[in-house]
Amino acid sequence: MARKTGSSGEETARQLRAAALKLFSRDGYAAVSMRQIAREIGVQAGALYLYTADKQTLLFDLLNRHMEELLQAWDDAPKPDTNDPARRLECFVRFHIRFHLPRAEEVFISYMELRNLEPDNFARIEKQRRRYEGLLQSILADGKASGDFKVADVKVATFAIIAMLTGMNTWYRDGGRLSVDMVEEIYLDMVLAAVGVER
Amino acid sequence: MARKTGSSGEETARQLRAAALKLFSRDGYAAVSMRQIAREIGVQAGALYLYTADKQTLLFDLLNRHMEELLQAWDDAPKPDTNDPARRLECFVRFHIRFHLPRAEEVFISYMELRNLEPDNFARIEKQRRRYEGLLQSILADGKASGDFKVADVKVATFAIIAMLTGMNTWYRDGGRLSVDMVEEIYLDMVLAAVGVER
DNA sequence: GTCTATACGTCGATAGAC
DNA sequence: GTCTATCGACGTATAGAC
Repeated sequence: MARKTGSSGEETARQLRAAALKLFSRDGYAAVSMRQIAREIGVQAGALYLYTADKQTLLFDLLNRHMEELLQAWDDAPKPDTNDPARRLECFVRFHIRFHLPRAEEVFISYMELRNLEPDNFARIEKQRRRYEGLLQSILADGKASGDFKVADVKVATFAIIAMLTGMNTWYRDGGRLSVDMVEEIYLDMVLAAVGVER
Repeated sequence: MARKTGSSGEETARQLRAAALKLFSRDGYAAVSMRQIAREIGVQAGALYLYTADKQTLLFDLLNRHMEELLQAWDDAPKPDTNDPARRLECFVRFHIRFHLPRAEEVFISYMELRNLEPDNFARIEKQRRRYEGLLQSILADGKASGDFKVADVKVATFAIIAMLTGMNTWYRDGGRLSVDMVEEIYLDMVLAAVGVER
């Protein structure tokens, strides 16, 4: 039976992550105090340490969760039943946009707060990030080998496309001039063109 | 006559900016203390306030200098004596890469520390940034109007190209696999292809 | 599970000696 | 121009009451 009064541990833990995500993304990890986070969820600073070992672990958990969700979502995503590199690239681009666009805060801290991770934590997140980049890199390498893509350098193209796509999050706002679907088509066009696919 | 002993005000001011740039870019504005900066240049914390009103002004000066140098460098850069949009875009891309690649620290803090600027300072930097983006946007708009470029949305294409190019700074290292000239050609190819220019 | 109280360090910035 | 000393506030994290 769930308790009726007070707040359960699981719920408070969830609130803690939500508050940390919001404040870290708005003001930056280093500029946010544990007192602020506690105030945000209506508890005292000391109570936070029931749910996280320390501030650093709180940051790492946010980034680690985000990367694991990303990789898991890709594994679960439907894949085209063809080896055509252009179709596989299209699939990746659409996936990337649809996953990242509704997660502005997570994407933002995953990039901005890397430097505030302690070395061991940093290494673990970097490994996940490289795994994700490797997905795109494989598609580009296959497309280059088959002659479907015109790509001077696969590694640079990988960085360029990821940077281009992730840049969406710096300007896209819900309810703005463009819908998610429109953004998706625009970026897809540019990515395919950039690797030399005629449309 | 220049003084022989001690350090002059101008020289210390220069050292202060250099130390702040180094530490802010490495650890982040909020995580760096005035005492650390002072230690870096071999003075006491109190002495820094002879050269800057406060920590915030120090950050603003770094970003403001960077943006003014960028806009001035563009004004001074040689321009093609043609209205061909593809040639003008090529000129912009080459300029962007050559200006930004050797300024990794300045570029990094100009993006990462925007959120740590107070509202007035933020507005001033944003205005300069929009002026720079406007340069590319004009070229793309002209190229779309003339039919030289295939661009679905000029504003999105502007953001996409800037993001793609600035992404260089996250991976490029001096003495690495690729020279500046090679990077320049690779990115130029991708940008031209992305807007539908045949090469 | 959350509170108050607190230890102990560091912060930005200033005052005043030299 | 730089130093030492210092103010008052705030930081993370823990101890122990309830």
